[in-house]
Amino acid sequence: MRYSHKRDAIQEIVYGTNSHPTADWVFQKAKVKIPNISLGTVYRNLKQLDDAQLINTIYDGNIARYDWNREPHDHLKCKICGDLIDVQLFDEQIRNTIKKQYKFEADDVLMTIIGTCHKHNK
Amino acid sequence: MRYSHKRDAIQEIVYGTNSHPTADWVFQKAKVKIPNISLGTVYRNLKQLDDAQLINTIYDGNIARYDWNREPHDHLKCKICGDLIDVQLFDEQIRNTIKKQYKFEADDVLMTIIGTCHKHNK
DNA sequence: AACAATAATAGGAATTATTACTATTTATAA
DNA sequence: TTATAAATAGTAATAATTCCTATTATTGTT
Repeated sequence: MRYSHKRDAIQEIVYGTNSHPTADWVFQKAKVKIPNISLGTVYRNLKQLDDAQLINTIYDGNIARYDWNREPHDHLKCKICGDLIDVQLFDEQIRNTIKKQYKFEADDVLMTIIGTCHKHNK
Repeated sequence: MRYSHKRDAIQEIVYGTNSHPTADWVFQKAKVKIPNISLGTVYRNLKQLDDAQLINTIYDGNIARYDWNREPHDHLKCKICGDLIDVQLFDEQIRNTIKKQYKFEADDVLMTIIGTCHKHNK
């Protein structure tokens, strides 16, 4: 993977937020620094960064979000505001136990809790 | 929700498979019985059946699949053939413990294990 | 059975997220 | 400095899904 100024900027944007941004959000941020960047470039580079294990892709309903956090972790999805919040439900050992619980080669355990986040406490 | 012949057929199709079908798969099956059914009708009715808790919607990457199984359960997603297989990772008690582990009102725990299914054993 | 109210529908247009295509630009190794 | 191939902009294409509207079907009431 050859160096690219734009990929660098895109990586920096994803690393600079905890909001699990969408491709379009990253695109809007990138345009501020690099006005002529195109959405295709953002998608292509996000995919390359994911392939290179520099970021993770998570699917939120039917849209892709990107996460700088490559540690095994889970997400709370708030059904009211849609926010995704990082949570650590299991330690690595429990995660491995789950992987071994079935007769298949398991690579990853994805967990999301659907609920209501603290912002909506009345 | 008023009775509809087509909704009935759509529900029957989802109830008749373990393959977690997509809207388009349901549409193709429905057309055999009801040649003039439209894709919009399939989407609308799948949504209504979900709202009425008669089926569940699960998001597989960025496409929606439908599941007749309303018991709390988890999925193995095979990274080779894409199959989704029902698995029971937790009993209700463990599920409730997870729900209580964080300071939010949790409604549901979604878990998917990414791996390789038995069909690809060499 | 006929009627009225309105939910459900077909068919197609519109939208959204994403990928593909191609001529041009850019990084980098020789 | 130049040759190469990767990266890019800009746009077209695709895929999944939702929206729109005139028509049809269900159902409660006569």
